[in-house]
Amino acid sequence: MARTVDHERAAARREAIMRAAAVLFAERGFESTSAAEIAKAAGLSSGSVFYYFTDKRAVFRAIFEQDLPTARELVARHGAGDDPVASILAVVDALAAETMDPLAPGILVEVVRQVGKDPELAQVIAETEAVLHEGFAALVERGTRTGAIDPDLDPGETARWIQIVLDGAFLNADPDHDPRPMLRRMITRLLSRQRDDAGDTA
Amino acid sequence: MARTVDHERAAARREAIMRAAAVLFAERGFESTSAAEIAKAAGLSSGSVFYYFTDKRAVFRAIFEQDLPTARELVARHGAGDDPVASILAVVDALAAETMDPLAPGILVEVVRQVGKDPELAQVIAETEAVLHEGFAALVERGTRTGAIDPDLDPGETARWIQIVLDGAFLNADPDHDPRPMLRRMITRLLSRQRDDAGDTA
DNA sequence: GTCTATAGCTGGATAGAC
DNA sequence: GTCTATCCAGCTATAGAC
Repeated sequence: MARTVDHERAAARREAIMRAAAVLFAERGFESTSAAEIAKAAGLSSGSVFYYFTDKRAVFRAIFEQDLPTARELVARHGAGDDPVASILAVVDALAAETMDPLAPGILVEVVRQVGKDPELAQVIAETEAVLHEGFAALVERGTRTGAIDPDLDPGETARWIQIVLDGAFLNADPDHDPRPMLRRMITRLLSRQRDDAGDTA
Repeated sequence: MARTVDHERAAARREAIMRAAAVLFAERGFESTSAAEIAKAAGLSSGSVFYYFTDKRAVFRAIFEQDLPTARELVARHGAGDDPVASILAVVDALAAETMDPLAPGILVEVVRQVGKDPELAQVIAETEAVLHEGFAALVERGTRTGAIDPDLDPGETARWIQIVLDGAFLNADPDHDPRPMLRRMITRLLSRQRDDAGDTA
């Protein structure tokens, strides 16, 4: 039993470091927060960070490794409904909920920055994005076949644009303002068939 | 005349530093590019950067001070047409054109990051954003009165969402892919009055 | 396992030569 | 005005005490 306790304890400390680091990275940025600051915020000493993680980068990566299972679960849960538009909106709503976190813009910006510098992080992020992309694209494709969604839309590109709009919402996140109503309006209308079509799809 | 030449020369060097710095900041980030690297890329020596600019931050700020007059001019040029929707799309098109620059995501991300750290930069960015916001809001307001735009839309919030979608497009900019057709589709439909309205406006 | 101390390095900003 | 040389601060990562 002693071993289990130790493992739990170790896992708890790793978590504490990750949580503290996430806040600091979002507020000050990756390069501007030192390992010592993370350790202090987590209630540990500077050297301990490097006992639990090989690198400062590894701390950053660990924060986002949690998102992959969450994304998979979300896509699985809403992938099977019989109203593709409603399913897409449900996934968007769930993702946009995190927008209310005041740290959202800082974290997003830092991810984009670090993805260009850390190939291993890029891999982690790419997988999560791919899961979401495939989930959206499958729903769009289904909608175009049932006639609920404009058949002129390319499922892949449309899925990408749903993610683009979500990115914009995250970047401009404001805890005092719920973006979901406007997101729903934009996406509903993006998907709908309509007589007076302006702009092309390609 | 000698003085004029010197002034021109000095202005040219300032520009050279700004140009070189913009590329490096976008590619590697603000904190990861040293003053020495900027100087080298601009064909000058390390100390010179601090002759032309008080700070490394000042170099960064200078890059974005150029955008304010550009934004004013853009808004002024399209503010007076008799088709508000077309004017909005024209402004969006003009802004989105810069999306084709491979440095766009890097620059955007770096601005967001640094705005939180440098109040003077925040001021510069806020002014440019405000000019654009007011331009869009005035056009939306006019459109709601003429009936070209859904009167249920709040001009301020709608303007903000046009900027949010643009941010998303910038963040996901890809030199091989023109975002303008899809941007036009999204914004046209966001603005249009429509019978089968889902989501609320507030 | 976790802390303290520190080695080793990098980079912003300056001082003084030219 | 511009360059070279350099000072000093601050950071990552490690080594070794406990």
